[in-house]
Amino acid sequence: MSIIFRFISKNTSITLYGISLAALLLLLKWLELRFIIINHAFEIYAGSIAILFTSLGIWLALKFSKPKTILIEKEVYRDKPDHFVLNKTELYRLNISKRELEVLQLMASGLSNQEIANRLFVSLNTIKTHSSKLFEKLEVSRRTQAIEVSKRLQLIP
Amino acid sequence: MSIIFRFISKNTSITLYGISLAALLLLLKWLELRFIIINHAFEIYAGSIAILFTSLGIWLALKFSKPKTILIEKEVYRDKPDHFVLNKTELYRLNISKRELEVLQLMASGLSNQEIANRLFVSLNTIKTHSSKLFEKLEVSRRTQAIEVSKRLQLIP
DNA sequence: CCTAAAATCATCCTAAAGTATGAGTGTTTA
DNA sequence: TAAACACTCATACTTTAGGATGATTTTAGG
Repeated sequence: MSIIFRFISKNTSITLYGISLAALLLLLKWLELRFIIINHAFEIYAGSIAILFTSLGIWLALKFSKPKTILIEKEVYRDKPDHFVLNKTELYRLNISKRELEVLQLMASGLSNQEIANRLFVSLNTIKTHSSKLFEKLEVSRRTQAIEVSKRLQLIP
Repeated sequence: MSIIFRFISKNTSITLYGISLAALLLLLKWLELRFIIINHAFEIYAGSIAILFTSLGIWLALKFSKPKTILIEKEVYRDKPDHFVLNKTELYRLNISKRELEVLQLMASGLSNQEIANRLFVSLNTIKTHSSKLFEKLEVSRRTQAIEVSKRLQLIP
């Protein structure tokens, strides 16, 4: 007995459909009787069936039609990984040397020429020469401009 | 005449439905005749109607029902666009004025004090005063340091 | 090995940046 | 309304940056 119940609860649609059919058959039999009595209720009968089965069709279609799936792309922004990659192409194009790049980096970190000189164990004049050549190559005339430009060209972070 | 054609072409569904109904009525009349001759074709008749109108219902439902939709959200990972947002907290904490921030921005873009002065229609001395106070607040002593620090604090892009 | 580029350093000079101090003028606020 | 603050400007001075030029020493590449 429990098997039947389980079947019903698992297949509600099929069960309902079955019950509907059974009810319809009863209705048919009943209408058959009525037919004998009221002979010209024929059109009413046909119409009833039409309405009923149209409804059934609609119900079936709505019940078992495949749902359309719509894919929505949700943008999840990921923090841009700020690992710096040096633009070697630009570096080569501008013909900037290793030492010059080194000076440029220290410059951008806010050091004065004297501080850079101390850091690299060279004289102040050397740093001046480096920075002068650097400015020529970057086509600027001040260290702040050099920093701005070289950051844009990804020569420094 | 062309009006009718236009109506048909514009309302294909309705027209088809109308034609279907007309055809059905003809069928009914024909079956009515057959009914007199073959008395027990009745069940076949009812069944036919049932099948036909079930189909009709299904067709109607599929045609006119709102499509069932299932929304599937897909997460698309994308690099965060690097639009700059000013760190107002730091700005307030360091007590940096509007004008000072303005000068800082122009400084970072590589302009000289004189150029900043021209840009803001004030004297060179005014810019010097602004930058001096700025350096105090940022606890630096050079414009390159000021740029470096303020970029880190997100006071400038 | 030889040369061109890179790196080093110097000197002289000018320009720009930065410090210190004082002061006038608005605007805001307790 | 007076104090506080932001903005302005000036003068005087020091420090740093930058330009021009020339020279020496490494270093890397043909």
